[in-house]
Amino acid sequence: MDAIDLNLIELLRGNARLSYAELARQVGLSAPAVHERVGKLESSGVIRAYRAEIEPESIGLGVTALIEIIEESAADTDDVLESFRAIPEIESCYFMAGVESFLLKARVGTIGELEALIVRLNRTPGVASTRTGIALSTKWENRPQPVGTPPA
Amino acid sequence: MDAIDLNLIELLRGNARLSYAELARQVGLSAPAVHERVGKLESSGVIRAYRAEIEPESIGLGVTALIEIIEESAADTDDVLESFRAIPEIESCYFMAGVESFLLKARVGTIGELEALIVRLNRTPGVASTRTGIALSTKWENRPQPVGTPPA
DNA sequence: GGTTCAGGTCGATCGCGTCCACGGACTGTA
DNA sequence: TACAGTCCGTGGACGCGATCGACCTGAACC
Repeated sequence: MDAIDLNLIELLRGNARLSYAELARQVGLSAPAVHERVGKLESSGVIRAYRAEIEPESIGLGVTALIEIIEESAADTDDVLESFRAIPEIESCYFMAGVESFLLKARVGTIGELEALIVRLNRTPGVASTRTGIALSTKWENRPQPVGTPPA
Repeated sequence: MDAIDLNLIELLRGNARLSYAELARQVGLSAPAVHERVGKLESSGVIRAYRAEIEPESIGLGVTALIEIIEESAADTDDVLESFRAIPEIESCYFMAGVESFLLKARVGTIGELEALIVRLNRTPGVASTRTGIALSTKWENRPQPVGTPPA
């Protein structure tokens, strides 16, 4: 993981559909060299996926909510997690420090669907209570920050 | 925006580097037809970007925090927003319903950097107070959910 | 019925992806 | 210093994909 790798990562974060030839021009290597480097970044797990970023409203997901979960004291965290994983509306799931064990980001089409989701979460075994905040608008999301120094 | 467009969106959400030829095979059209459809999805803003998803730890961003912001009552929300936009560590920014005006997702390298970020946020004009939660682990993030029915 | 238009296919061309053989720098060993 | 092995790159070759233009088809509208 050297400066060229970081450069490639930054380029692909900005536009995942750049051709290897174009990447090669930008970093000053040949296309096969870039191909091999990117392949290694993928297989080592540094690059997890390439995703198109879609405007949620256009695919009928106009409501964004952030939901904090408080677990029952006796809950099995892994079981709760698996229940959450089965709910497709939950786009992100963070395990948090503090009273609330989880923070979920969910997207649904309507407030009615959000209500159904919250009911479902509250009924999930191991969940003691939930606290939901609705995002009125998403100012930005997953903005890539310039890559700094890799860890020692 | 018909079923084929939704199909293309779903495919590109799963792997943004699929070739047009491959997309064409999957949706049962010719490559030029797919090329034109995807081009229209891009220029109409449905597809916002193509991004490589990077494991944050590998680029030295091991600490994830979610920060709620309470604005001063006299604050100019747009000004506050612009201040936030200038801070690269803030990956996502949601404008929320409720007492806390904003929810920010930030990623930094160390707890020390997080401290510096929180201090900076608290000093930002228009910010009354902050409340920070630290993500001990990210279970998953930006998982694409199956596309449903587009809005009427 | 004729016109127009959107949106598709087909064919051709050019550049890219990808495989392979080769070469230089670096390292550890005698 | 000489040598061998390894890593990481380059250049060439070849088949496939991207992309353009010409043409086709069906639906909507006069």
